[in-house]
Amino acid sequence: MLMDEGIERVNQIIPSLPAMEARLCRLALMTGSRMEEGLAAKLKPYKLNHSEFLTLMILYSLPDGCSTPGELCELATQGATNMTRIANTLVKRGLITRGSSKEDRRRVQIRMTADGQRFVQQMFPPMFPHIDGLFADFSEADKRQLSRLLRKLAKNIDEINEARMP
Amino acid sequence: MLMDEGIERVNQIIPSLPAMEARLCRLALMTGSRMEEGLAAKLKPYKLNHSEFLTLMILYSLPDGCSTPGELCELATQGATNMTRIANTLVKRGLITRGSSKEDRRRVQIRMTADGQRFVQQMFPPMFPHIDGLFADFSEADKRQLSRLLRKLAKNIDEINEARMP
DNA sequence: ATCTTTTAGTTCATCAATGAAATATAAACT
DNA sequence: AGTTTATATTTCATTGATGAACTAAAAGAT
Repeated sequence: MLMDEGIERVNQIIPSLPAMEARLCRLALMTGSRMEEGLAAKLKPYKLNHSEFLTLMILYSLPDGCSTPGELCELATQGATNMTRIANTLVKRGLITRGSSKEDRRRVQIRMTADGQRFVQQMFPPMFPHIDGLFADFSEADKRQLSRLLRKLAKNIDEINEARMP
Repeated sequence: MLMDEGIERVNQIIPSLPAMEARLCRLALMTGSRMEEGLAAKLKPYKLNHSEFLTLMILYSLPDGCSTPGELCELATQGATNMTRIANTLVKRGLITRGSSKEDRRRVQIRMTADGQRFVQQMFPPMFPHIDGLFADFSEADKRQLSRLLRKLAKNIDEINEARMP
């Protein structure tokens, strides 16, 4: 792999580099961005991007198919600004509606429309072969291991990132 | 974890969902974007973004500290357009120079300046504790496993992505 | 030798995401 | 009641990345 040679050479100039860990960093970053690319390609025919798709799936997964921008921000780990844009485009496409709550009139009610539900049910299943394909040559043990290690890594990242901005 | 409940609920509505694999996808995507965030935060004080940092490190790792935009695009997996922007900003900061090649006058020679080398040598080592911290509670076996599984996943993604666009 | 095709790099227009500030409503305090 | 504080959302300006169209040089074809 190309990356390894590069890190190897840097390691020769800067021997204090934690080479194994640096490689894992690059690897996780690369894998992440390749996954993003692949997902984007899969979503393109439906004219959705990752955050719009994610928001739609979250809304679909909620028991009543109904939420608020603030809650969706948390669940999809998106900024409020971006959520406004997402909601705008999804409303424009008739997949969700925006209404104002009666109890707390600051709140905005976002709910999935019947069209939205049909849309998710149609566009999601065709992605399954692709999802399966990614792990086709993974044993069950491999999958469990990867899940465990990624969760561990994600936890560490979150702790470090939170330590920085409290 | 929040994600698991969501996938669990979707799985109840759409039982054909490959739940384990979908979870791994989400996990890889999340981990990737958290890594990006963390890296961006680390680079901010140096007013660099990921692609600029990567380009700089690649150039630093090359034996002669010298390359062309085209080669850098490949090594950093960046688009040509973006590489032009990257080179512009790095030239503006005096970290690299752009000159034209004499053999092939289409080609642009990009080379790291002495300032650029000093800059990398100063800004890179302080990132090591952070890099180490990410894997602090990983055993050596964990690291090897994660490396193996991520490479495997990355390979599968590339194969699938290339199959789509030949 | 000229005409066409290919390659390298850039410019321009656009999109997605973000931070800072603005607005609106509700809750808390005095 | 009136002011302050907190919460939810939107607007605006900026950044980073990308695709399409463009320019210049080299390679290949007739």
